[in-house]
Amino acid sequence: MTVHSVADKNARDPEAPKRARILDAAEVIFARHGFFAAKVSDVAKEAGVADGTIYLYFKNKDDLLISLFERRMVQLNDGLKAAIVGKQPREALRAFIRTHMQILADHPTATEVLTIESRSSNKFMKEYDNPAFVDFLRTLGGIVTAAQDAGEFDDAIPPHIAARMIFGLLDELALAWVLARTPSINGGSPGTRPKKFDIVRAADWIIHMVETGLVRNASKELA
Amino acid sequence: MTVHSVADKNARDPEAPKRARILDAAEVIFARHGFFAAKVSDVAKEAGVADGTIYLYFKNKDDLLISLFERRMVQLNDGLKAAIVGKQPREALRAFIRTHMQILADHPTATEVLTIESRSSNKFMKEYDNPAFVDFLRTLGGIVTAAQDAGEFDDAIPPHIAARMIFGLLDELALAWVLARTPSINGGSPGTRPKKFDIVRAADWIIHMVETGLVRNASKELA
Amino acid sequence: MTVHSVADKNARDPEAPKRARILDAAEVIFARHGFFAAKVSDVAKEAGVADGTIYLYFKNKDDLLISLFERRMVQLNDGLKAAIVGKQPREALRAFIRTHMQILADHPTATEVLTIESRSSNKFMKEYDNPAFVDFLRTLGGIVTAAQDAGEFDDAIPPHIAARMIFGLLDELALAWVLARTPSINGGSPGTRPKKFDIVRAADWIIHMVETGLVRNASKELA
Amino acid sequence: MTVHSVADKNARDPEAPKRARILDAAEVIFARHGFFAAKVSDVAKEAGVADGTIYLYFKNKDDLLISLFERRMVQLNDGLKAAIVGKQPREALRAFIRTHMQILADHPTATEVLTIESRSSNKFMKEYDNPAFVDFLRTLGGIVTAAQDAGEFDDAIPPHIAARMIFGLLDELALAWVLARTPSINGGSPGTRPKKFDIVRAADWIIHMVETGLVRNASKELA
DNA sequence: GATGAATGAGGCTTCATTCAT
DNA sequence: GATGAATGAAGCCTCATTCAT
Repeated sequence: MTVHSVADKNARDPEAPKRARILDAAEVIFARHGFFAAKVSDVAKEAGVADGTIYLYFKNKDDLLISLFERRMVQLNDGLKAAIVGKQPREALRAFIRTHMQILADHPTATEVLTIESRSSNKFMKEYDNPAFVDFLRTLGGIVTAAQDAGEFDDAIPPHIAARMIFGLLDELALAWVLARTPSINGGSPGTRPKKFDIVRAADWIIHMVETGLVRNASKELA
Repeated sequence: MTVHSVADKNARDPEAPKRARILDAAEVIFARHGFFAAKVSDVAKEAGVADGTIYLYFKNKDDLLISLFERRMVQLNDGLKAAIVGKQPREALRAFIRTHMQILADHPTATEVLTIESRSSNKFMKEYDNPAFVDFLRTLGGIVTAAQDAGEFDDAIPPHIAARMIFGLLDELALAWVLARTPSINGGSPGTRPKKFDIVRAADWIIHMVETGLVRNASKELA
Repeated sequence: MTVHSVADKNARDPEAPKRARILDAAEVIFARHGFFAAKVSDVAKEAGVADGTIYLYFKNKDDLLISLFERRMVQLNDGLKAAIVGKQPREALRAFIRTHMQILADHPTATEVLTIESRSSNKFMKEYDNPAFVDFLRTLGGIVTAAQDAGEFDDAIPPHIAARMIFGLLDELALAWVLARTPSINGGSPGTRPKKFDIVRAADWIIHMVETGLVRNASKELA
Repeated sequence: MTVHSVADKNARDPEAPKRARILDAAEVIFARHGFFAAKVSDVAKEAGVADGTIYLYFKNKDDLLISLFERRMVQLNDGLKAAIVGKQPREALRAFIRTHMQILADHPTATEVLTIESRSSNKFMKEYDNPAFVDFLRTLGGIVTAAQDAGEFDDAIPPHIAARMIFGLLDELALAWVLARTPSINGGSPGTRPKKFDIVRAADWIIHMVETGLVRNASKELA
């Protein structure tokens, strides 16, 4: 289920193609300081290249962030599509959710950047209209549509809304997970931090919510 | 249901207490440009005060953002608590969700800042540990707990996780709404923008998701 | 020998005339932070008056420093003139030096400001041409002239130069004394600080230097 | 006797190493306006570099001043040590004083900064404990000690105090010289300015004071 | 392609000073 | 006279980006 990722280990590997090494470095640095506080020169240092080299591969600092999103979203979409291929809607949705969480769990640094920085950047990402995210939502919406068409899901909620809701669930729990495991900048006081929760169990909670909601009912008892 | 808000109209009213006027102005400016791109001097101009005046009421630019969150979250919490008081869990949850969306709908500018900027700031808000957000989650979790205790909700999902999930639903649809209605900085191309959806109907979709999930089942038919 | 000074105790005494209280406060604050780093509002706080009140008594921040110099120099000159009146040149010079050091010893805070801040301010004090300092040098030069005229001092060094030299000796040892006793801003490490020396003994060293220099000679033995 | 100084001519020479050029520029600007009134951007302009370039070589504005002191003090110490090497104490002291004044005379701009700004900066230089000044005093104190040990100087004054006194003499006359020749900021009124005096003659006056003091005595006649 | 020294625009913040009360 | 909230000019410094080597 794990998505293989050499990229994560590129940051210090002088053999790795420069572009990938820079993106890996950016991920680490952006996760550490946040996009706005991060310095391009720190990314360069982490990547083991000169400051100027970054501009041979990326238009500017923003492009670094966008490219980073793009790369991870494509990876994510690929992983998700592979996970659902050939499955029935209901099972596909479960696989989608579990795989999503698993991929995040496998890439904590990437998740931190994706989760934390995505929104303020969304603003400008909306302008470029983020095709990878659109693809993500389309895939998810497709599953819902298929399930509705198959009569497995009721059609009270439009598929594209349902897709966004599911994304909201995935995203929020991912955020909670990221914040729970982040050592924080200044060491943080472990006592005040929310207890870690297993992001894989979180997938099952999401599945539960998505499938049957919170209300106890007779049919659930029978299931 | 609407929460009355003089605050939103303070920005240009010289009678309004300075602090509130500055916060209102900051909301507008941060919504317009994003926190990082926004200039303190623009906030001052919008508030109709001198640059230095801002520093009589706020420690620095960050404090402006934090204070702004705090104020809105307190308002939100107050509105939500008032909405659920005396209600049974199930009805309380519905009221919570509808009121939440209604309050956001009444304060689009605030919602924009809250929704978009909250995360990157969360990073440092986590350090101050955002008591208002904790309060929000506690209230919501309390409803879920009560519903579980009353046997109305099953207990497959821990209440604090359920609370976060519901927040994820609310937050994501709010984000979608905000992005759909945002005129964007550079005019934007209306064609590429997702069609507006009614945030109040969104509340009902969320209620549907939260209560019964997506799966069609017999008991739902009877309800 | 001690110069009586109510002024030193004015800073917190609400009965003391405002102007004096402000000057006392300025002395304390300027000594603590240095003139440039000191804030007018801190002076006001120390003096127990409002910021604006300072501008009722002083033209601006510079005027505060200049007035403070002026007051202390007048005091000093008064003390010195009283100490030498009626004395023969040789004895007058001794009294001048001892009294000078004694007055400084009695007003450590004032000495700190006078000694440390005088120069960078000299620059602008030169423009107003600092009559009190001119008076100081004239008095001192007068003693030397008298001594030369009386044949007690040789005339190898012009009196006004000799006066400046003596001032240099007084000033430098005062500076050494001030720095040795200053607890420094950040507590300082006592170990690294030069050992305190008695500023009154310093007066005798200066007298020795001024009268006979450093070279051992026969006539000194006889003295 | 003159200490050769290319540095003084660096300010506009694009070939000169940047760091030296910046220091030269800082010297000029600080001498012109005083440290606090001087603007970093003026230093940059004078040095013919961009504002930001200064921060490639210096931590901040303070570091500029400290580095400037350090460089000049090291130069001065080097010149002084070269001047006294191999000399008997008495002659060494004369060489020390004459060389000191000669070096100052050769670097009027540096002297202006050193003399005027040293004190208010001393405050923070004391914290870093100014090793170059300590070195200066040690060299001077060493001469006095040697002279005392040789029986040429009496030992009424501790060598380290004597050293400070001599510095006081040198410093005060240097200050008088600087102020006399300063064109002042706003043109100044030549009439009120003390008549120029030759700083080299001043050295001899200092020697006279240091060796035999002011008092006329028999042995002096014989010398 | 790679470098990294140099650039310079621009913003946060401070604080002396004012003036309506 | 006294106040102190408000002002707003001004400067230090950062850091994304460039370009000569």
